[in-house]
Amino acid sequence: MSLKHAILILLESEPGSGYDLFKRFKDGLGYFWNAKHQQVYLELKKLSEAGWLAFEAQTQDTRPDKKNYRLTPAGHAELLRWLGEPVQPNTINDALLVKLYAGAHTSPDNLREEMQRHIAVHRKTLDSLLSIERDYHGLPAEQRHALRMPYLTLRRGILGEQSWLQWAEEVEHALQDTTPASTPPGK
Amino acid sequence: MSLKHAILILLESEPGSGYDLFKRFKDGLGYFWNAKHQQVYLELKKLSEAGWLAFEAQTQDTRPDKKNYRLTPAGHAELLRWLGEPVQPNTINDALLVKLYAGAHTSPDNLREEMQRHIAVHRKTLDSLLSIERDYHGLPAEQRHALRMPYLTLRRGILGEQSWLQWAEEVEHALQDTTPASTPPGK
DNA sequence: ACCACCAATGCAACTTTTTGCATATCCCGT
DNA sequence: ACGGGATATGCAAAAAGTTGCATTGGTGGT
Repeated sequence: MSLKHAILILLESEPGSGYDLFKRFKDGLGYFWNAKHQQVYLELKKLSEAGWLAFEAQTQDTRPDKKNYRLTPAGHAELLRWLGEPVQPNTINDALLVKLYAGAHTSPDNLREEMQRHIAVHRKTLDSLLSIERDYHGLPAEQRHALRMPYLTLRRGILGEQSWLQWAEEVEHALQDTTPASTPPGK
Repeated sequence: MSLKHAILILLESEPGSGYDLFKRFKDGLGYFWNAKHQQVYLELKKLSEAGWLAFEAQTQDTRPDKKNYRLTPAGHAELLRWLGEPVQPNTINDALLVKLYAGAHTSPDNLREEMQRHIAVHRKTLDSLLSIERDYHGLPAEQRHALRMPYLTLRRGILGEQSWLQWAEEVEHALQDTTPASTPPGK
C-alpha cells in the first residue's frame, strides 16, 4: 500500500488537482504506480481529512471547477517520516504467468495470441519510456540534476521492459517448437 | 484478480490442502504470485461453495486434520473457460520506486541502505531460481517436456531478477556520485 | 447534426488483500 | 525444561483497489 505516499510526493513537487494527479499517474508514473481516478479522488479526500493536505477551490468559466491541493506542514512531516521507514519488497501477482503456467491445458495458438497482445503493449510502453529518456538527455545539466531521482525510476522501467521483451522472444521460440508441423519446410 | 484461477491450476496439476497450496505459492510460484495463508483458506472455502472444488477431510494422528481439495468437473470447465479469455496486462505498484522518485527529499545514505536490503532479497531470489533451473536441466526429457510451461515462467523470474540487479548497479553508481567526498581517495 | 473525447468531480457497492487474533500438537535444538 | 518452527485451519475487521453509475460543458472531427 501507498497511494497515500505517492500522492504526497507528487503534490510535494507540484500542487495540483485530482484530475491533474490522475494524469500524472497515467502518463508519467504508470510504469510503476497505477490508480483509477476514483481512488485518487477518494484518497485526496481522506488525506485532507487527516490534515496532510489542504485545498482551495478554483471556479473556472469554460471548464468545471476544480480543487487545488497542496501539502500542509503535517503532510510534509509525514512524507519525511515515510521516507525514513523501510519499504517492503514488492510482491508480484502476474496473471499472464499464471495462464502460461497452465499453458499445457490450452492450445499453443491461444497462448501465442495472448503473447502477441502483451508484446504490443510492452513495446509501446518501452517506446514511450525511451522517448522520455531522450527528452531527459536533451535537458540542461541543472534540470537533469534536479530530475536525477525520477530518472532512476525511468531506467527501471526501460530495463524492465527490455528484459520482458527478451523473455517474450524466448517464449515465442518455445511455442513454435510445440507445433512444428503446421509450417511447411523450405520457406 | 485471479487467486481463484491460480488455485484452480495448482489443484488441477495436483490436489492438496490449503496449507500445501500456501507452501506452493511461497516456494514455487512466489516470484509471480503471492498470497497469505488466510486468503488461500478463504478462497478455497468460496471455491468449494461455488462448486468448483470438492474436499475430503483427512484425520491424522500426529498432525492436525486437513482437508484435501481437488477440482470438480465444473472447476475444470471454469479453468478451461478462463484460459480462453484474454488476460489484462499487469499493472505494477512498486513502493521502492515511489521512494526513489522522492529520493531528493531524503539522504543518499538512507537510499543506499534501502537499496542494499532490496538487493540482498533479489539476489537470494535469483539464486533460488537458478538452482531450480539447474534441477530442471537435470531431468529426463519427458519430465522436462511436461514442465515446459512452468519452465517458461521460471525464465521470466530469472530474467526479471537479473534485470533488476543490473538496474540496482546503475542506481548504486548514481548514488555514489551524489556524495563523492565521504570516501578518502587512494584505495 | 451527432459522436467522441477532454476537463473535472464524486458516491455506492463490491472484490481483493492485509493485519491481527486464535488454537493445537509435534519435533528439534540448547 | 523451554522456545521456536513446522503442521494445520480459521474468523473478523480494516485497508486497498475495482466497477458501475452520474453530471456538465466545451471542443474537434465527420
